[in-house]
Amino acid sequence: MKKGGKKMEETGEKKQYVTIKDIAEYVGVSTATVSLALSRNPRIPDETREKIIDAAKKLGYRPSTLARGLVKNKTYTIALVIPQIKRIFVQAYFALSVSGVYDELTEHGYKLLLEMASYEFVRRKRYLRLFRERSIDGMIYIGSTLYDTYLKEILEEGYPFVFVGSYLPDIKIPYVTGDNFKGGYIATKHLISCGYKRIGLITGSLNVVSAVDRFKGYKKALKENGFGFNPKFVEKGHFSEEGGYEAMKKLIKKKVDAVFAGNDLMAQGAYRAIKESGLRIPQDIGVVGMDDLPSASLLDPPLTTVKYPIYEMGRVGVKKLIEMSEKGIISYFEEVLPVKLIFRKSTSKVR
Amino acid sequence: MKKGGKKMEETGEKKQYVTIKDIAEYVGVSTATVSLALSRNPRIPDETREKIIDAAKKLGYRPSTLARGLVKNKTYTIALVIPQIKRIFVQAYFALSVSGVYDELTEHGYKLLLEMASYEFVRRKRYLRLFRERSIDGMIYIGSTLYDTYLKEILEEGYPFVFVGSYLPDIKIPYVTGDNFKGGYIATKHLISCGYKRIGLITGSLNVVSAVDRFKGYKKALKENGFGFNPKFVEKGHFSEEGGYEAMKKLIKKKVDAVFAGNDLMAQGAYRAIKESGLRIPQDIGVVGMDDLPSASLLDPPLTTVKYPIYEMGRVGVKKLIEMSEKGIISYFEEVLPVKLIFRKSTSKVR
DNA sequence: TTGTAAGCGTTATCAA
DNA sequence: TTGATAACGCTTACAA
Repeated sequence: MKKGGKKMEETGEKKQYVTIKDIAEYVGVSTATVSLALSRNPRIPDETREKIIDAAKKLGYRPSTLARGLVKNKTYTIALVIPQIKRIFVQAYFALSVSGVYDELTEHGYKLLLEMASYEFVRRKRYLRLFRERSIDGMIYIGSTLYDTYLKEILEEGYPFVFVGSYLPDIKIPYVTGDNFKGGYIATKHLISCGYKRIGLITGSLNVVSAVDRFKGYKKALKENGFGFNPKFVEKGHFSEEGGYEAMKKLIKKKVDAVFAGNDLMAQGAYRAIKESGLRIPQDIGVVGMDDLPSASLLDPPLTTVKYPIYEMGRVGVKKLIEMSEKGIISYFEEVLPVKLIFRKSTSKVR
Repeated sequence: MKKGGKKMEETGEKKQYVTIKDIAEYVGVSTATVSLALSRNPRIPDETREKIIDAAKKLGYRPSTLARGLVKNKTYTIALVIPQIKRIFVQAYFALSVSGVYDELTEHGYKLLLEMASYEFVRRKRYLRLFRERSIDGMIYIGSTLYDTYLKEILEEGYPFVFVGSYLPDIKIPYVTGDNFKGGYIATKHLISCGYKRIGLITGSLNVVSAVDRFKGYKKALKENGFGFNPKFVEKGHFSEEGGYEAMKKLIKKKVDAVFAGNDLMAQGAYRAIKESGLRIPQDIGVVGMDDLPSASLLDPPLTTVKYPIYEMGRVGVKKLIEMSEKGIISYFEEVLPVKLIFRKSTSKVR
């Protein structure tokens, strides 16, 4: 078949979309000119450009992301991987991270592919497949556990990847988190400075690194202030309301007069246990949470907690990821965002 | 430049991916044969097919979704639109729907693009853009309100679209929901048959159709059983725990002896109000919720509620959507999944 | 200033 | 049974 000229124009019965070719014909220029004009290339004079842009608008042209992606070898979509959502206790936490990720992506013109870290996801190596099939430009993983070491494969193959809200000790995968250690530290120190003496800890599952670091901060604050660390004062709450409740019941028996709950949800459970025992917050037992979820200020009494920058982490993670992807260089970094104490009514000076 | 032969083989410094061309060269066949063999076309003899598949494996071949999408004019991804997640009170509800959608999509080999129905989403008509730019094959919208009528544009342009968990009265957009009317009906009837006499309703915001239908079911059950409908016994709870709490406080003043809460979260809020007033569930006040979230059975006492098929709706919606997309025919349907009463401890025979 | 044509990685239509 | 090659819709190097 000859090039140029008109080829099979009569068979175009059900052309589906407006393409640059249509615009080119309409305006009477070549597709190259259209492409250049549409991407605001300065070598196309204003007049031509305007004409082309007008035509594009009039015809309702929208570029094919597929075609563009094919030539540019970019998809402008990144995958967000979250733990299996059905099993997630702390949904508010994830809702907030997802928002941060989504907002930042959208501002950069990127799309968000959602993935769950299911058994199949791991076993079938979907985390690699998505890259290899050129479905994504990068990946964000929220809320990994210490077992997720297989993820290092992604960086080994040279794909952009960053953790948000967690990291893997000893494995150099870039991450952005909040300062968990400092959070545990200032929460505990606050309780100490209020005058509480027997300070318990309700910790999340210790297979997630943020819980471990919050724990460490708690310990450090105790030791630094001449309090011995008493392992009996530590109970696991598994990040859930129910877990916090059960843990607090045990701590009450051990006569703690204050507790640092590893997240707001467990603090809420602790509230329930404390109230059921007829004790008062903060007079009999002081409570500090962590995260500062929207619900924290609605509790009765409003919860003193450590603001953890969940939303911000998502944004920063995406910014860094896009940078990596667009520069084409995979670099390691550790970004630790600050936390701060939000003083409300669940703690107060005592004695 | 001549066709065939070797073209610029020496410039291939940084070839990024293995393509069918690589396989073709490796095996010594044409790319056409490779493509056919890989798609298990029967006209390629077993032996050749095996050789090609082995080579593909050895070379680590993965097809480019971009290239495939371009020729097939399909992306194998669908967009899931949810209300702005930060503002969502009922996160467990959405977590469950998203799971259903994700699981079904994954089983069909589809990917999930997450979108938030933000102001920008609407204003910039992202819901159309995604189709026009060929980023998606179809769209699912979860939790729409009665104001979302602009969405009919999507079907008008001939793109596959379905609502999950809601619908627009008078607008023919296909949907799958649970039976909200029946849910309200059996919940109320259950309270009546327990012997409760003054049955209140805590309703969600009436700009979402599921709340309206649950309300209607409540009314119908009352009337059918010789109870007058008393508008004073209806309070708005806005779907949230806090809203349920406030609404219940008002209803207690009005001396209701039972309440149907339009969802489990508001029921939980009602619990709080009831307990604070020193009343007992179910002896003084019977409570029925709706949804049957995982938390419902954990409440004290375990909540009698109506199971709403949230997860299943997501799956069915996707199944229907993919069908539409693959058959290429846009059809209207109304799929209403059954609900059922889950009898637990927050209701019992009285008097 | 604009046009031609190669190329991105597939699928699919012919012919051989 | 297999191979050329057009086509998908775009970008871009090179020519004109």
